[in-house]
Amino acid sequence: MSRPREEKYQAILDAATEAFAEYGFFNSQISKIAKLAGVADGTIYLYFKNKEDILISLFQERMGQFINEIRQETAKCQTTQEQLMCIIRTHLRYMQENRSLAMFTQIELRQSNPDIREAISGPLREYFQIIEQVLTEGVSKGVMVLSEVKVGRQMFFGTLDAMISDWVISKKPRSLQGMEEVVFDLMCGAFKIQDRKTELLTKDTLN
Amino acid sequence: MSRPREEKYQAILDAATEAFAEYGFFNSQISKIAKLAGVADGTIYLYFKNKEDILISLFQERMGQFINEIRQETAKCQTTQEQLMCIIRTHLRYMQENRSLAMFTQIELRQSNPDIREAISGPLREYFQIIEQVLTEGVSKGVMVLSEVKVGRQMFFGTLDAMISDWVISKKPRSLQGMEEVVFDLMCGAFKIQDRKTELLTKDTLN
Amino acid sequence: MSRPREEKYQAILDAATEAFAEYGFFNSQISKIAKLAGVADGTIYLYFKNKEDILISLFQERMGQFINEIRQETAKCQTTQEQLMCIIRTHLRYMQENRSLAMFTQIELRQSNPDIREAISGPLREYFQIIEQVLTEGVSKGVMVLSEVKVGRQMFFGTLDAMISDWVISKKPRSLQGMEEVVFDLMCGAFKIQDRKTELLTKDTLN
Amino acid sequence: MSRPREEKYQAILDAATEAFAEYGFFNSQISKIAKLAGVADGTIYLYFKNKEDILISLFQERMGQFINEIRQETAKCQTTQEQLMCIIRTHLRYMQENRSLAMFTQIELRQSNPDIREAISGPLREYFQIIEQVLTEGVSKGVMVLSEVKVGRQMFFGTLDAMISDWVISKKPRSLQGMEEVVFDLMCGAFKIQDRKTELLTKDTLN
DNA sequence: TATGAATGAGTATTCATTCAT
DNA sequence: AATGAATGAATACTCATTCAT
Repeated sequence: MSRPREEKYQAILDAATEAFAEYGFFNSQISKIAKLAGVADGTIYLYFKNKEDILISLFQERMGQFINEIRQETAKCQTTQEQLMCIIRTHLRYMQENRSLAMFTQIELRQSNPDIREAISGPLREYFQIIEQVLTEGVSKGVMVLSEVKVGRQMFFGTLDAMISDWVISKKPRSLQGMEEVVFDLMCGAFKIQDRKTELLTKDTLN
Repeated sequence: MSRPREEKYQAILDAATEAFAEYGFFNSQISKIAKLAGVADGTIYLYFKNKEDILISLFQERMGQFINEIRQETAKCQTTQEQLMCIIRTHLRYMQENRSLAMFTQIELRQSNPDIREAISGPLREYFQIIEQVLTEGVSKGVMVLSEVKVGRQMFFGTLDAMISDWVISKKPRSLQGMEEVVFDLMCGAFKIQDRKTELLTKDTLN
Repeated sequence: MSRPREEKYQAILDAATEAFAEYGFFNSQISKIAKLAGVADGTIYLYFKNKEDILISLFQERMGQFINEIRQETAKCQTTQEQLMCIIRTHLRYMQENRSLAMFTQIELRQSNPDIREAISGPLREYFQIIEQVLTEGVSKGVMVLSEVKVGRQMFFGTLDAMISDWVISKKPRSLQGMEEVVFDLMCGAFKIQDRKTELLTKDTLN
Repeated sequence: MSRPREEKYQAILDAATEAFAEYGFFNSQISKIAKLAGVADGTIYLYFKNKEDILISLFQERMGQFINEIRQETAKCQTTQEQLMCIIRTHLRYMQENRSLAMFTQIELRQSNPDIREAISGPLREYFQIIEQVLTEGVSKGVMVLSEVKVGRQMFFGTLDAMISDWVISKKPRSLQGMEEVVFDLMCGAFKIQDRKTELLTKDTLN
């Protein structure tokens, strides 16, 4: 946990993120990661148990950071609408800012090695729980309608995931900026949320 | 192209589907696939150029079959609502019936090897186009509202994909049966489609 | 030994000659030879025990033919000079006319598999004996001088072999025609043979 | 380029020389060479690009050494006679001292793989040029007679090559010692060189 | 006889991991 | 702590040979 120790640890994780994103886990040799990180091959084994451990550590660290950010941002929000919009914004922004992580998530998330899958699913489930909590609250507050919270979360997450997937795969990625509103509107419709414009419209109509 | 030739070709593809789904592409040795298919290692190379060729052939064949089924089913449908419901049903059913393919799709879809990704993206794009076409038609018929067709497709596909993803990853997969209605309702809300129940409800309210 | 049997046997040997000469023994697959011969892979095993057997049969057959020709031609000759010239002519001509055999001899003669080497050395030794016999006779007839017959044969054969070697290796082989006289003169000098011109010259001088 | 690095490089080349000479290139497995060299299979690939690279490096290194020795020895000689005798001695001695190289040269020189052949022909051509230069000088100095230098070189080299070939193939190789004089005399006769004994004899006869 | 699909033993090469320095 | 040379297990692919038809 000394300063230089921490620095090298991060350098290796950074190198691994880049390599995994570019070539995938199996095509990223330890020697390639070591060279990218500016350390010797053997040094990696002073910080990580084995190659798999890099992948797991990487995902837990980076995904943990992402979840923290999501938590911090949503904590600032009052309404369910604001919270959903906040998650949409943070998800899309964070993945765009960390293209390597996004690619890596898209690619290795589905990695089939059981050990890896297990290690990865932890942070992901945590994220799912945050989303489901927001949805559950929204329902109990009467702000929205949703018969199956799990399906709601699947739609919410699946939509963002598909967007990032498209963005990652496309060779010349146009920015996803401006799409937040569109997604938000779709979600509001799906969850029968009366967002502000709708509310005003409804009030007008009633009067 | 003789009968037994075709049979062995399929046996190898079946074995590969199973192996790739269970262990992933890189962890599925040719010898493992050969044993599963009940043929000798060398026999595989009478039917496929190399290991990668199995993956590509597999995806194109199976995904093509899936797309054909989607096409056939949606062709029978009249309204946009029916078409959407039809895709939802077929997607969930087909993937459940072909658990291996579902796992494989989830896992290898994001494969990083450029050649593989290219070969895989073809059939997938085809599927995307079918969805987008249904959505575009729905909009032009005035049945639904959608400002960005692409985002609509991302939501539609992403939702189904996330559902299958959950189902695949969960160790004891509960059936997705019964969820079609839930998804359909969410989509109707998102796209502001007046489905029949809603219509009736609306009419009642109006009266 | 039926007619068609013999035809196929020869077709395979011809195909093998071509293949071995072009690609070498190890790089000439049975399937390649079979295709060149216009037969099925399995058919080859009706005529030859295994791949090695093709090589051995090939060399014995072709080399035997060559030796027969050498024998027939030298039998027509009276003097040692004529016999040497005859061997030179036949060796160079035969190898030029059978470029494949020449290449093959050059390449595979030195093949290291002991079995093959043994099988090959037989016909070669036979050729060596013919040469050595001519030399021995020449010496005993007083026509030539040679302290070590074996070295004489090595020189005689080695020279012709090196010529063929150069001719085979060179991409655009100029004909060896006209070189027979040059070689013959060198040999006469080495063996202190008074060839006709020299004899005449000597007689003239003496008179 | 450190000492141990160089040592291992040489150990592998030595092992390869031995293996190639004994079993030929194709029958010498990397694992066999590694075992002979006392290193692990993978270690070989730290020093050589691939199996073919070993063969090429080997020939260039060993043949280069041989040519250097030839050059150094002939440089010490004054007369054409001395130079020819020197090449004969060095050729026979070097090949006898490096039986493996001799076998290897005999065998792989005629290798059919174009890459290998190309790499091998370089050093060999160099040797040919040295011989041809000596012959050309001898002719221009009036010491010897030779209408076609190339054929002269073919005879000179071919003779030595055939001697080594016999020596290599024979199971119980008698020494070639003492044969140098015999060869030299044959060459003198072929090239009409007046060597000392001949000179004296001629003078006596004339007087 | 002839076929050619099927076999499976054999091998060059890679790369995660170790360990002497 | 750091290095990187060395290791050797693992694996895709080839091809001589067989055998049911």
